[in-house]
Amino acid sequence: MSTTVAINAREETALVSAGDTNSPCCVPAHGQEALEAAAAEALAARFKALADPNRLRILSIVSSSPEAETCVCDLSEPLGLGQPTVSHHLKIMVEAGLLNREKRGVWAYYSLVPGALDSLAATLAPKA
Amino acid sequence: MSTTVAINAREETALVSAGDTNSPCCVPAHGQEALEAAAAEALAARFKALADPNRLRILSIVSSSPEAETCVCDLSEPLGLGQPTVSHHLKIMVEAGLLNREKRGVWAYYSLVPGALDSLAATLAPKA
DNA sequence: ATAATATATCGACGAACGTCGATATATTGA
DNA sequence: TCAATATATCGACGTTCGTCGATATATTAT
Repeated sequence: MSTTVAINAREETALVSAGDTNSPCCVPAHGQEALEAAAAEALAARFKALADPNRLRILSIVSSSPEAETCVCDLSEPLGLGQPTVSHHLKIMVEAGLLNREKRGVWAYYSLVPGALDSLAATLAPKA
Repeated sequence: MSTTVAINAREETALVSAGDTNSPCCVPAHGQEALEAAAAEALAARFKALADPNRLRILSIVSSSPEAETCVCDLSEPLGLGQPTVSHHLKIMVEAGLLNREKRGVWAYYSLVPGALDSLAATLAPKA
């Protein structure tokens, strides 16, 4: 059964298979469906969280901070963005499962969800 | 000089460093700038190409095809998209450096650019 | 030359996105 | 209790995106 395109990395569907399949041109091998629509939607949602330069910079800053956590006040200035905008980006990444949010006192500290980026990377390069 | 956030994987900037840095909260260590704006823009552009469910399905189909190449006619039907839309998605991924386009006769064959996905994956998980 | 076919490009339209200023909520200190 | 501060949420805006139908381009066969 190696004709299925799904290869699991942390119980999620991989983008590329190790793959050999057989189908002549213009006679698509219907029945395996490649990446399921629902799985594609879920994966795309996570990549969408990475598809903005400011969010990538936020991830970079958060990951390189002392305790690998950052409060909003540290982000607004270096990014040149307003505080509401930064909060908005953070929320998107929390909802995408990339960042954790911990509120201590008046501050909100954000940190990388361990393994989140790795699991996304595994989706792109199943073996490496 | 391990304070720089940049770690190169295939001559491009990684998202997360192996990183330790020193900066007390709310006293951002300006001067290292985390991910440069330009680099972030470039990286985001590539993730943007992955941030659509139909494009992910196209990648999946292309990568699991006989010779790992596919013509447009094979994509339109299984995706349930019009031909112009498929062409549009393919163009985006070619411009993002993810797909190759080779025209043979009337057909256009698309294939994965070797290493493109891996290099993107390396950006997310520098070591693994 | 003409017809048929595969693909690309164009123009339009609605939906989603990034950003902002204004405001609401919550916590701390006087 | 009241003021100050950090963050979240809201509403609005211009821009970008995904999709489509119509059309243009190119290649092959008649």
